[in-house]
Amino acid sequence: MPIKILIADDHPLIAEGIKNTFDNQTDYQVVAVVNNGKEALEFIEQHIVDIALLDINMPIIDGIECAKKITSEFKDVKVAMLSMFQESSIIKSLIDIGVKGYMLKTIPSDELLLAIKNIYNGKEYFNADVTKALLSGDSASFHQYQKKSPLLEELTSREKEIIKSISQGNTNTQIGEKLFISPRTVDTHRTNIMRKLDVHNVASLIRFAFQNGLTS
Amino acid sequence: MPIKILIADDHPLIAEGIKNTFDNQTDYQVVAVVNNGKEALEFIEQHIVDIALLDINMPIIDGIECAKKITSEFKDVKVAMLSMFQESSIIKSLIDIGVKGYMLKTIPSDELLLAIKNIYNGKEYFNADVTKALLSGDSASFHQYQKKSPLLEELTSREKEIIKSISQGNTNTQIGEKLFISPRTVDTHRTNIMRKLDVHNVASLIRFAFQNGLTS
DNA sequence: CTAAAACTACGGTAAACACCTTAGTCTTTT
DNA sequence: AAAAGACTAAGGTGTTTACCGTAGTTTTAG
Repeated sequence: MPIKILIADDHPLIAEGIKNTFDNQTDYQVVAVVNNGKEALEFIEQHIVDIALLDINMPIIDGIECAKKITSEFKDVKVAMLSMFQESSIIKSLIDIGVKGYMLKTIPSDELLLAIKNIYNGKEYFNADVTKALLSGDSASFHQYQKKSPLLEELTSREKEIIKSISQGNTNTQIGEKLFISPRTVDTHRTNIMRKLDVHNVASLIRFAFQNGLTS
Repeated sequence: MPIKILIADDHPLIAEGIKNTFDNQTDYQVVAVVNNGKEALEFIEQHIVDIALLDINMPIIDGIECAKKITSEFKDVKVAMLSMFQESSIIKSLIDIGVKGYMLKTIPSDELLLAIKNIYNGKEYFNADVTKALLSGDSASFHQYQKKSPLLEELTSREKEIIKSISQGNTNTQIGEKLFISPRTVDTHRTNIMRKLDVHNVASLIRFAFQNGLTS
């Protein structure tokens, strides 16, 4: 009985590459390749899936949102995340959500196969570097993991709108003009966002935006 | 006689996916799959390649650097770039370098096949949205295309070091401490970087860094 | 051995950001 | 109806960034 895998990635080429890796094996069976979180959820509602392999950045419903829904509503499905980036600040919230794995797209095929098998068998797989960052040093990250994740204290839709606009290079004044609100209001939103994310300058803010798919 | 294709991408899964797309066709032949620009150049020196399909973000020698070398030293090889991002500011310099195509990794397989065939036959393929941005409106971008690209007036290694550190969330003072130079010097570098890239705030700077693989 | 480029540094000014507080309006939830 | 949350706005203050110019030292290239 092969492991039933769902792949969700909005990049057809990448999704195909992943699928190809599994197709050459007998123990794995890719039962679906979808392009976004919405399609993933729709498929899981109707079919049996052992492992959902989700890209973090996807349109319509992103990987994190999707993972949240899957782990709460379909407890038989184990979720693993795929990402372009090495970002330990995401991991904390992923662990809280109940995700069983996190791997970069730089992972070699054979390691991916092993990781999926381990996750299927009840283990977890997290990118080595990330694990290291969480467990040793890296100052803030481990500390944040112990208290409640700032990411879970989620951003409101208005705040997401603001952070998106900031990361497009707009100043508070420009954003205010675009959204027909006072630049002071934008500043207030900005402050709240930074408090929630625990970052202290624009650079880190944009960094967060990019690594969480909050860019256009 | 199939079209001989070299694929350069540091993500094995993605490279495999692309290769797979071509392997199912008779008119195309993937002659090499390499992980970085250096390996791509080494292969091209020794073998016949019609099309080099390069990822923009690669370690050791990145896609842009690699494209530059190929178009100047191996004029028989046509270069097409693959990118995760939709960034018209890169395109301008790519065109200047002599790249024949630019496509996002969201491209469907059949369109990729067609694009490669067209490029092989002397045409060009540029992502539709990018072309639109270049040709109509988008204020600055077309203007910049006419004068020399700011990206070509390249960043020095020290400047790359600085921009990397900025995008990690460090302030000028922090960077100064880390590199044992005055924060004023960091500011000077910063000013020079922004002039070269024609951006005017941290947000746009980080955006550039992320879209050009200048992050850690 | 020059000339060019890179790296270093500072003075000065205006704008933007970071952070704090308070507070009114509106909508949603209990 | 009251509480909670979201969105709006502003006062105030210190820091950082953005952009000018100038200029010395070191490294690299012709």
